[in-house]
Amino acid sequence: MQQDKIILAIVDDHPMVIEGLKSLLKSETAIYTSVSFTKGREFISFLSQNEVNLVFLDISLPDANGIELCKEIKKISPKTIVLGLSNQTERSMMLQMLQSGASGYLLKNVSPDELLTCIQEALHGLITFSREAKEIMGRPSKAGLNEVASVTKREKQILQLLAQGKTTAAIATELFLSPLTVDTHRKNLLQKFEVKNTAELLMAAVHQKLL
Amino acid sequence: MQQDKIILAIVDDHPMVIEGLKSLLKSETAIYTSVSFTKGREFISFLSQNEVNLVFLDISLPDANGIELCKEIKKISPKTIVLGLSNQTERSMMLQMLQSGASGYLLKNVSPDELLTCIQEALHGLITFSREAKEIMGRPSKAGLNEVASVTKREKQILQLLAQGKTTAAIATELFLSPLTVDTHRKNLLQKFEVKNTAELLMAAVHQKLL
DNA sequence: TTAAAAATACCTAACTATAGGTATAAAAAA
DNA sequence: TTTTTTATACCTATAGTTAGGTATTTTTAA
Repeated sequence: MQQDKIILAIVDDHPMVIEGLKSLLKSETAIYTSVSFTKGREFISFLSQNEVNLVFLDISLPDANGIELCKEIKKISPKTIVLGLSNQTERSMMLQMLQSGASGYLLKNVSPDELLTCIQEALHGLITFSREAKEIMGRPSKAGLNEVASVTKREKQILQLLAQGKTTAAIATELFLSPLTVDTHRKNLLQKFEVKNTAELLMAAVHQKLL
Repeated sequence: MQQDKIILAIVDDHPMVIEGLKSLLKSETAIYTSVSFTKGREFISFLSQNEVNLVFLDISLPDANGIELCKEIKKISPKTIVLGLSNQTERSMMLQMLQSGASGYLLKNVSPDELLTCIQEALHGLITFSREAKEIMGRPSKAGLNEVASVTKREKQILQLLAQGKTTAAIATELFLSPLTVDTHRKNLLQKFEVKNTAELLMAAVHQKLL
């Protein structure tokens, strides 16, 4: 193995992705040399006996959890730079990767230029993201930050009954309440979620995983 | 262009996937020649002026709906064989593709061998799937069986606007329709889903992954 | 090229929800 | 123990939805 070259590893269960990455790296073959793995475990055992400068880690492997794998990699070889690689556009997933020691995150729609830039940045000790990942990280995400409208026990109950298509009157009967009270709760829910009607309210509740 | 070669097109917004596929096809470069597109529209305009034997179509493109694109392709050039290509493991999605004229479906974790086999099968007029896609198609799936209320294009559109809390009047304005027409669509939706009101309707739609 | 499905539009009347309030008792927190 | 939040209940109007229909045109599929 040529000691002067930078060693990149690719861990992904999709041969197509592996080939794609390698192909995108072909122009820089003088600088980088690459190895690839379709199983997390295979990479781990390779890593314990070989040096790897940077690894592209697919976070959704069939045989292992990306987050755990990332932690393991950093434990075995803290010098190895990990870049998350996935189609998952969930901000929370990206954050979890970073928390587990990753130096960046690439979405699989990364362009060839971006890819090379990201590798450079990462190797220089910088945090790096592909364009779209940057955008996602940029928005603090309504679901994540802005404090899930806190719903009281009663309100949650009413939400559930609304989701079953029940009317104010039906809900009142079911909960032994005055219809007027149910109405008040509904009004409060609409205000809390800043929505105009029940339809929008339920969708908001779904997005906040309350239903 | 060499008339004797089989022309394969790749439509995918991920350059990495395009490169990966091309790379996997490299061994058969004597038989196949390939062109690639990152936008659905680009491929459509190419197709209207060139012959294409087979196209790998990513069903989740940012600029177009895979199902619609597939239909359009078969309309312009019925001889062109369409193979769905995606990470989506939803049986219903695969069925929709087949219904729209596709001859098969490959998941992106397809192995090099499978890929070549699938291309051969497809070119010989057979329906074909990658290994995992086959497995998914094999299980009739609980969600799939219990009759997913088939929703028309217009109805889906209206569902989406309802989910945004829009009223009949607002929807009518937005879609340049009579409010009475929107009302009819809403009534049909309520019937199809066998629900009492919009709240229940939206929840049903969510559970069927229409929203 | 038919037949079926989808999209369009209309009517009436009853029902339900929403917007604007106010107010008080009971739990929970501070 | 006081303050805040939650849960309860009410009033007046207006806005919007739903239940019963019928019917024509335009697309799509057989």
